[in-house]
Amino acid sequence: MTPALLARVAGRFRALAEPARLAILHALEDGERTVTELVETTDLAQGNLSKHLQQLFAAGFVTRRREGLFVYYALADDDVLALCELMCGRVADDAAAEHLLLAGARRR
Amino acid sequence: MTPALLARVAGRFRALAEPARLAILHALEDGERTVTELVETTDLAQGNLSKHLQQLFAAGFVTRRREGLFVYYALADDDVLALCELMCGRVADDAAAEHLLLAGARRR
DNA sequence: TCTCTGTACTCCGATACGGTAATATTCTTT
DNA sequence: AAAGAATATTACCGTATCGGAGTACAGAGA
Repeated sequence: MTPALLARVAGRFRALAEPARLAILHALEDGERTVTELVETTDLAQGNLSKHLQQLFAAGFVTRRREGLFVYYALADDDVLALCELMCGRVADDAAAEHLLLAGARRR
Repeated sequence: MTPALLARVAGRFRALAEPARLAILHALEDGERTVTELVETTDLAQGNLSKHLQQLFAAGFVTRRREGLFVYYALADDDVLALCELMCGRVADDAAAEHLLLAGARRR
């Protein structure tokens, strides 16, 4: 476990540590999309969205394909989804637990 | 995919987006450790380490157990390791690819 | 070539985060 | 009760990062 490796792994996690970027990945789940399409589905400003796409691309989570004026972005592989699902599972569990707690607190 | 959920997931990823915290998790791989032990194995200052531990605890990645003066931290479950392994796999692949590229470049 | 559309980049202000140093808290021991 | 050890917390500083606005670049068509 060299420091360089840790930094690389941390950098990859950092690329996923942003709601906007997770929303982008989610929007790409069922196929490639152009930047314009993503602007609509994610409600991000174009410039902002583009920056996030660069980061996802740099981290290797998405691929790019130019076709005329448009650029199509797509998920690079299934690992991203696997990571997100693992994380979502934990979050969902916690949310359920919290609801129980809240319900219990309300009952008192 | 509500914004609140995205934020929670992003927050969890953010907890792993730091070399220092990954080093801590790595140090916990083969069993619980006290803060003092972690100070030695991770080379982090005590106050700094404690802050990172709080974040990992808040994110649910580690558990705490007090025993006298000492506090023992441990991995909360296997999901953390699964996440890290997934991420490390990608990084390792990329590193290998880079080495090939470098080797190729050197050869020319 | 000029123009228009889609995408990327740059600059800026605000905010968040990591590291350090100092201090506070908690528990044990005498 | 006092002192000492282990851990947590706070204040502060420097830096990174996000979002917005404007601008630059790339490709298509007249």
